[in-house]
Amino acid sequence: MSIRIRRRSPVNLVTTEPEHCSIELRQKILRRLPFFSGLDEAAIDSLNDHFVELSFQPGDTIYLAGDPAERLFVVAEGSVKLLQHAPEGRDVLLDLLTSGEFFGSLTALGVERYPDTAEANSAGCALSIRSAAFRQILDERPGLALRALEVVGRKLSEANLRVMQLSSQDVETRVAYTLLKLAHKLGKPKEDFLLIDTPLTRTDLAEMTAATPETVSRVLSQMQAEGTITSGRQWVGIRNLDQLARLAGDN
Amino acid sequence: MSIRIRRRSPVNLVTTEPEHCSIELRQKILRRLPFFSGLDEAAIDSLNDHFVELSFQPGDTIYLAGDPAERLFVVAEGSVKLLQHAPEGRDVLLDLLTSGEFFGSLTALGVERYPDTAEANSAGCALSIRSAAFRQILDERPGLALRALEVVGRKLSEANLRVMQLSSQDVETRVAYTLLKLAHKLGKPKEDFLLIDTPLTRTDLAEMTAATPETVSRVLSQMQAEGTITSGRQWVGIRNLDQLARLAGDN
DNA sequence: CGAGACGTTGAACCTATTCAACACTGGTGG
DNA sequence: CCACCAGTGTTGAATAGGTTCAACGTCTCG
Repeated sequence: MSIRIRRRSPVNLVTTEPEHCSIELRQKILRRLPFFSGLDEAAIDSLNDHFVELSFQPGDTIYLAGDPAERLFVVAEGSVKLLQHAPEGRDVLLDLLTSGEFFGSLTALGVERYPDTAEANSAGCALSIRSAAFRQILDERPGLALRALEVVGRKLSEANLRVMQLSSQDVETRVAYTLLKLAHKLGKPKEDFLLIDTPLTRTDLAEMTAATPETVSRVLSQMQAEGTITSGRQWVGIRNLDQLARLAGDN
Repeated sequence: MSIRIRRRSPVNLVTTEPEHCSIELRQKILRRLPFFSGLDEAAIDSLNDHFVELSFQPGDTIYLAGDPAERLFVVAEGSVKLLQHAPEGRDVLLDLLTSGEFFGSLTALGVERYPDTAEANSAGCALSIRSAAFRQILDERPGLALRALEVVGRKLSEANLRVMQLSSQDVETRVAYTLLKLAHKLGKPKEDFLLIDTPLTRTDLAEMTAATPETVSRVLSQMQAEGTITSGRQWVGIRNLDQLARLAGDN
């Protein structure tokens, strides 16, 4: 009955070349961060000196939950999974980070160990700075500490929203909401749909929505049949954003 | 079969008298906050001038989700529920705050509206300060902003842990963990058990663990039969902390 | 004492999981 | 270049954990 279309993945899975994290990119990333907006060129340059770069391939572990929280990272290129290991078996995917987002010891400035694990989801690179050096920079520039507080505060609100969703909404609603958020963050317009431009398996979606890959598959099949989305191996595209928002309950 | 014991509630439900939030208490609270430790008397006094007090009775709404985030609060006496309204029906209890804990616009310094609702859980009082005034204090004292960052970072870790639990642990484990946390925070030694010293209904526990009051009741009955806890109307006492920790999976 | 909130327990039901079989995709090596 | 195979995705059927609905018991306060 269903017609097979789009056999080739529209997501670019080609390995990013090492020179992607060039000096130019580094400065562009730092300057573009809302975090550092308002700083002059000289300040950015001096900040830049504190950062070192790190290239990664899909599946690489950047750090493990429980490791000493020695560094703070900013995604420059590609995407990074932030996950929490469940005592028994299945992992939980807390967040999928893209260019410009912080991870590592920002949320853990007072803590000595990372509370979660960071793993590369695609090829790419990140900039990183020692926790102590970042802390010193925050100490010197009170404005930056307030910005950091806002960033972490927003993450906290998101986490609380997610607790609410897990407590009271069904899988379809949670999957729809997750797709909506991802589309907003990683959406790339294609001919006739909005592609979520990162490798994304059913298992990834399951770990983000507290479901099983099988249930996610069923939900996506349903959405595809209704014309809300289109999907394939490791990718999802949105055909009808309004309908998706409706399924997500508009929160 | 089961013998009825302890018919009278061991939790003190008597209304706190208004004079509880006296000047002396206010200064004691502010000085005791890890947040302000290291500040001298004069600094505390000047801080004190910015705070106003607010007495509340059980069930009072302190602010509603969606209200303009104009103030930041510190619990002085009693306990405060932080909750999130689910679109359909049932609320989610995000946190139960006690003396010394912040709520209000700390997590929302960059946001103009409260993301959650605060409601008094017992009689008591809180100190509050205007968001703008607090922001200015943080601007003047970089050290305080870092402390605030640590506080919010810890809340974020807790929220992420909760997401993990909701994703992969059963109700009994979540209830056990919640009781353990509450016992740690509000535990008051009685003759032969550790009382969680705040009014706590089955519905409260249900809203904290993403379950129904009926299921919580069944779980507690089970724990009581095993001798792990003892409980009554609006209260729970821990008889065997080690066993409870085992049920909670030790996280 | 009576009313209403809180708590308990049972039984039917339902959503999502689990287990299982099978299909498709894309990369690897013979 | 093609065959193979591991990873990924789909679908069905049985199962289980928790919810829902309902009835009843119990405590507290006015």
